[in-house]
Amino acid sequence: MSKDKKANVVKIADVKVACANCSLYELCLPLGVQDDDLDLLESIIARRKLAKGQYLFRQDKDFNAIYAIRTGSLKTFTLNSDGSEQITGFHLPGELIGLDAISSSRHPSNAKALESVSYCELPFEQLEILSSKMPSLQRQLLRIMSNEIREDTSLAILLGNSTAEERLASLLLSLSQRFKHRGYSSHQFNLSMSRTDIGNYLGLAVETISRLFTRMQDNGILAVNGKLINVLDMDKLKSLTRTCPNHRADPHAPHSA
Amino acid sequence: MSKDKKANVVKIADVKVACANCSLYELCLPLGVQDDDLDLLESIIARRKLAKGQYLFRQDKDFNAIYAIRTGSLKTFTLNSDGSEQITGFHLPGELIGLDAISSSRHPSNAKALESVSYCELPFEQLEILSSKMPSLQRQLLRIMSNEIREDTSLAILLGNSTAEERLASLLLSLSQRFKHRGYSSHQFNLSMSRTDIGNYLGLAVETISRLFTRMQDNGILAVNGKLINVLDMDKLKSLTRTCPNHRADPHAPHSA
DNA sequence: CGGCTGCTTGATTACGCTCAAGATTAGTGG
DNA sequence: CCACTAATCTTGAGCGTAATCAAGCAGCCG
Repeated sequence: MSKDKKANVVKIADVKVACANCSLYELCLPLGVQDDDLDLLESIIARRKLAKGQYLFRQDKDFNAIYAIRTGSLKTFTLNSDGSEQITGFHLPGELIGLDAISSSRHPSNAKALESVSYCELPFEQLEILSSKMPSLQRQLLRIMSNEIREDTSLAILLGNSTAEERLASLLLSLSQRFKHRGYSSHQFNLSMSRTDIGNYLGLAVETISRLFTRMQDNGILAVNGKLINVLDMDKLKSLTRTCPNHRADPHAPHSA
Repeated sequence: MSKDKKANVVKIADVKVACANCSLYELCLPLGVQDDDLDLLESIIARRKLAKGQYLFRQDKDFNAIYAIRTGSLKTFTLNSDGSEQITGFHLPGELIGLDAISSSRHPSNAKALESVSYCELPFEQLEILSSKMPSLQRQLLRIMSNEIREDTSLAILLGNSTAEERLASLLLSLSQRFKHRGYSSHQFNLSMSRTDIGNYLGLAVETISRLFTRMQDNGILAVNGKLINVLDMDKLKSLTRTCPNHRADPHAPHSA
């Protein structure tokens, strides 16, 4: 059915990684790590690239590293017994993926590039050793994992208790806010995933997604043009999500305050 | 609406905690920690108790510690803007709760005892310090958090894509297996939570839960007597959860003869 | 005993799935 | 560049699952 393209990972020439200069520093793992330690951390990081459709890792394969996305986006999904996909997340720059594999030392899911992707690879064994030596790194790793627990719980609440419209509104709002945090427009953005992917992720039929986009457009909330989304009335969009407290409401809040 | 009982935490006389002798050792945080280090770990642990209905922690309150359940069970839940509960989990002995609070240093949820509970309190700051000194502790903490991410993701899949019957069957099977791991019967157990709680957690109406129990009893899968559940046909119960693939394929009766 | 909370059962309604077909876009090669 | 195919997206019609509304029953405690 689906072609098994080799995950033809390209290693970029060993350029200095320069977390310190990375625009995603605030969202990423090194946050809070001091200069000297940052050099040490960077020494274990490898920068790589994926083309659209390639896999970052595959289900049931050995877990060796976690990954920080630099550019592009991916979807993670599991395979059902009948071979169909079940999408578990969409992932944007600055986000860490592969954390769910630590407990079993195998990846419970697949990660596939929705477009061209560049990422940082962080070998986990070395990361563990480093984090015992760097309290700030250890703390940030725990924070990120804790945050993911919170988000996954919120997603479960959303999928368990919301209508189709609330689910899609929540996803759009989540994407909007995540784009904003990354310095992009929160009002206009491109969906890198298909309608089918969205429906799969939200537990809805493709037809429902399509009808919802039409309805939201008719209601003056969105202007939809294929994958390009314009949020015309952000307040109205937010009001559609109100039933549900905090699905990624504050994606990367947890900097101390 | 709900009584605001004071979380009247009782501190037990400072008995030796003795993780090494605890029947839950295999499930709990100290797993893998060596003798000498275990003493150190135990030195920061406090053992406490809750009566039914009391809170272990409350939403929006400062996060200071994570908690390991020794006996009894709790539910965790968030409060919606209208004051209604949204249950996010049921928790059994050996499980760690409070991990979702690390990222923001505040508890995003409430934890309330469903029956008498005894638990271990692990002050987080001290735990962090200890875990930099004990690789096995650090590793186990990461493993437990990673596992929780995996489980929360699974829950989201379940709630997004399953029928009412599949959801309840999955919960019952989960409880059954968790009881088994703890040395209790997997075939006969008491539900410590109400039907309302179950429905709330699974995103279903109370009436649906009630009807499902009746149906599963009629089908010879369960014997239900109030809160006491007897699993008469474990295979049939499992088969109700297998139907996981994307969408219902068979429009006609999922009843087995 | 009355009042309260939790559980069960019935009747009706609606949201979103399924099936079906058409429209639009994307990808490929002559 | 256009022709052709495949994939994705949109729209419509009918129906099933589970929610809602409503009532009755059981258990618990003052």
